[in-house]
Amino acid sequence: MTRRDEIIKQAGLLFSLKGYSAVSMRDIAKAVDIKAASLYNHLPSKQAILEAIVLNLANTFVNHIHDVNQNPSFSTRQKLSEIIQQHIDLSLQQPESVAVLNTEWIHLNGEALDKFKAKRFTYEQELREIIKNGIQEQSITKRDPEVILFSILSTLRTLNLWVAKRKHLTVEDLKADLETILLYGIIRQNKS
Amino acid sequence: MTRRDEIIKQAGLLFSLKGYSAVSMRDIAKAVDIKAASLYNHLPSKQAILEAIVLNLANTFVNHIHDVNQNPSFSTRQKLSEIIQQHIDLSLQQPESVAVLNTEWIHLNGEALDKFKAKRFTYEQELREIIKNGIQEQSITKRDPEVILFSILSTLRTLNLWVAKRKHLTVEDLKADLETILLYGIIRQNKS
DNA sequence: ACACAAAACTAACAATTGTTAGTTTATACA
DNA sequence: TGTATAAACTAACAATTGTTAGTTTTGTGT
Repeated sequence: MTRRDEIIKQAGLLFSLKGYSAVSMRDIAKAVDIKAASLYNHLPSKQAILEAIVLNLANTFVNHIHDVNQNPSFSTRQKLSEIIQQHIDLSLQQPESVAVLNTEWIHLNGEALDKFKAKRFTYEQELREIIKNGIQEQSITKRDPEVILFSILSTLRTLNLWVAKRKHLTVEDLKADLETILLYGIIRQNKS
Repeated sequence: MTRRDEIIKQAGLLFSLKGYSAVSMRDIAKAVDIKAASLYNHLPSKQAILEAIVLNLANTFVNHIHDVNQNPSFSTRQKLSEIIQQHIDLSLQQPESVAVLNTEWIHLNGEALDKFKAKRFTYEQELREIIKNGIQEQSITKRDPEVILFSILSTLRTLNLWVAKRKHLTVEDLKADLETILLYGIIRQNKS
């Protein structure tokens, strides 16, 4: 891991804990045990650090959902399963980056902000397509696609806030439960 | 509405748009068309503004779920329905405050931070109880209560991010769809 | 008209901010 | 060994931060 990567990683951790604006370049420097001015040997600005974190992860998400959606061997149900898996994995592997992606993107400016918004829109569009296809082929209930989209996406996007605490469950069990809850709901009908 | 209330309201709007740390007292002052120093005739500090927003709304949520949970005439299903309704209502009526509650509470300090965390824990505990009761009486599927809890709560807590855009749906239809999706899932079984 | 309080103002403070300039140290290759 | 490059350093900058002190304006009741 290069020095630049280390700085970005530490900065991501700090951003996720205190928010972009509340973290100074001196804070970041202290975390990698150098002086603030030395950061500029590796990165052009504070903004560039945020951009690297946000756009990098956004690309990972978009590329994955695109591959999934494009794969003709996947059913709607399988596509959703793959997407859930991806969110669980990334939320466990890089919870700080996910946190930054979720809440600190507002502090992006200009071109980077535009890029982020485009990526986000693309991601939502891919998932929207999967949902609409599902409704059309009658594998998904005929409810408002936007409500379905954001309802599921809200849960997946904020997995990072609680998923690390679930140590009593294996990742497999977590995935199985989450999938059941998201796809089949929680109400048990025809009881007894 | 008192001057203090107006300041808090404008500050909440700014906090929700740019984050607590990125909003200066001069920004807030400009929003109510006075000078920064004049704010201190109405409020003791910037922190106090954040405290007012966060703790006030946290209390609203906790009081409501407590009343719901305590009401013996509600079934598990009805309790969940009431809670969903409350989240929709507040997300529509005061989306900025909900946003601040969700993401800016980290910037609270000392006693106020403790109070917030206690409120949040109480809220989760009330919902946890409803879910566990539901599982016991077999009206809720026997899945990990924590996964059920945070899965639903994630969606409800972030309603503010998208619910305002759904103008093609009445609030009633939105609620009906959201309830169906959260409680009964999206997968249509036994199709055709 | 007068007094009093509420609420605005100006001016300033010490601290912190992101960033730059210029310099020294460490590393790698000829 | 000498040289070039990378990466650290010190020092400083202009701007912005939350907040305070002291003063003036505004509005209300007598």
